[in-house]
Parts: sequence; structure tokens; C-alpha cells
Amino acid sequence: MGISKTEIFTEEQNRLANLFKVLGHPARIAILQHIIKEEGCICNDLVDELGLAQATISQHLKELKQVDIIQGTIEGKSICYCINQNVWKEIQEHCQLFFEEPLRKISCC
Amino acid sequence: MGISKTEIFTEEQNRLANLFKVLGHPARIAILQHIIKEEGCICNDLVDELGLAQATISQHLKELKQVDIIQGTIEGKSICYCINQNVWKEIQEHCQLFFEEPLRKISCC
DNA sequence: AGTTATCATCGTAATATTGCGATATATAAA
DNA sequence: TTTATATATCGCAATATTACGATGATAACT
Repeated sequence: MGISKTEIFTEEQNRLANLFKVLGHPARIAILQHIIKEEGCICNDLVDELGLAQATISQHLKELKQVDIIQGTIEGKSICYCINQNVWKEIQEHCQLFFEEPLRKISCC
Repeated sequence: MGISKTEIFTEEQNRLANLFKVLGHPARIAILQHIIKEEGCICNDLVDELGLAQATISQHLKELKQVDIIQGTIEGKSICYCINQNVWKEIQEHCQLFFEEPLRKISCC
């Protein structure tokens, strides 16, 4: 198959999984880290920095944009990408909640 | 292609991405949530609970085991799966660090 | 208008993932 | 020892992902 049965899971489960999925690629982690470090950057910076083709970087940026982790604003002929702080904070809290739970309980093994 | 160029990224980036990748499927999120809620469970419980085939659940459990998020202990003819608290805590901290950074800075847009 | 710079999109090849039936393995019970 | 139960693994088909060259689209500069 290759297709997940999203209909049998809750909205919450699908949303969280989708967020993690987007974060689940080293290039996208590297892109986020570079954007954070430089407090925003353009696509070409990432091409130089990461050593991936421009088309590839653009595709990764698209996926990050699709879940609103980053946003781009046009600046002349280039586009400045930076973290969407509100969404970032939301994801952070979402993750925190998810990871906090089990530590309050005792596992069976 | 379909293959990531892991060699151009740092160990850290690859490890974090791999963790997120494993969490990036609703079935695996649901499995973890059920294990947490029940404080451990067996494969068949998950088959009944999620409505996926036994082979499919087993495969998802394998991926979760591969990054040590869960561990299984044999109990008679079944295997009890539960959260590996140490690894869970480690991931939690890893995530926290990753998400904390940018909020201290001001973005360009 | 023509040129250059920057980024997005299209098309494609290679590979990965998802899901499941069938089968193998292992333990417990009869 | 046979049978039932629980899980893992194999093999396959359908689909998704990754990467990149080629091509478009847009804006600035000459």
C-alpha cells in the first residue's frame, strides 16, 4: 500500500503524527536550525549551507510551510523564511504534553 | 530517489530526524498512547483497539522498538510492551531543547 | 526590452513506507 | 503430542518520499 489509514485515527493523532512526519527528515531539521541561528534566511543560503539542489531545498521548504512552522515574506527578488513563533510555540506545547504523560505512571516491565 | 543524503548531516540532525520519523505515523502515536494509558499492553490488545491487521501492528511495534521508545518482556505466550522510561525522558529533553531555542530570538518577518 | 537573480513547479527515476495475507516460531494448555 | 494462542517474518502490491535537472514565473538592474 503506502497509504496510512488516517480515517481510523483521531484528528489529534493525525495532526501530531503529521507534525512529527514533517520534522522527520534531517534536511528539514537542518533547515530549521539554520533559520533559527540566522534569525531568518533565503532559499539560496540553504542551498549553499546544506549542499542540496535548489529544487530539493524548495520542496523541503514547501513541506515546512504546509504545517505553518515557517513563513516566507517576499523581499525584492528573494524570499525571507523564518519561524512562525506562534505555531512553533503550539507545537512545543503539544510535544510537551505528549511526552509528559507516562512519567507519572509506572510501567509493567 | 527516495533515499536521504544522511552523510551530509550531523549525527545529531540524523538522530533527531529519525526519532521524529518514527513518531510520524498516527498508528504509532495511537500505539504509544494506548501503552501509556494501560501502562503496558500486548500486541493483540492493539489489534483489537486500532483495527489494523496483526502483521501491521507487529511491524509498527518493531519500528518503535528499533529506537528503544518501547521495550517488550515475554509473559507466558504473549509479550508485554511498555514505554522505556529512560529513553522517553531522553527524547523529551531532546525535543524540549530543540523547541526552546528560537523563542529567545526575534525573527525577521 | 533584454539580462540576471531568486525561487517555485514539473517530470522523472530510485527508493521507502504502509498494509495485509500467508506462513513460521514459540509457549501454554489439553 | 496435539491443539490453541500470540507474535514475528516474508513477500507482495499500492502509494509516498527524496532528489534533481529542466523549465516557469517574478522582480531588479542595465
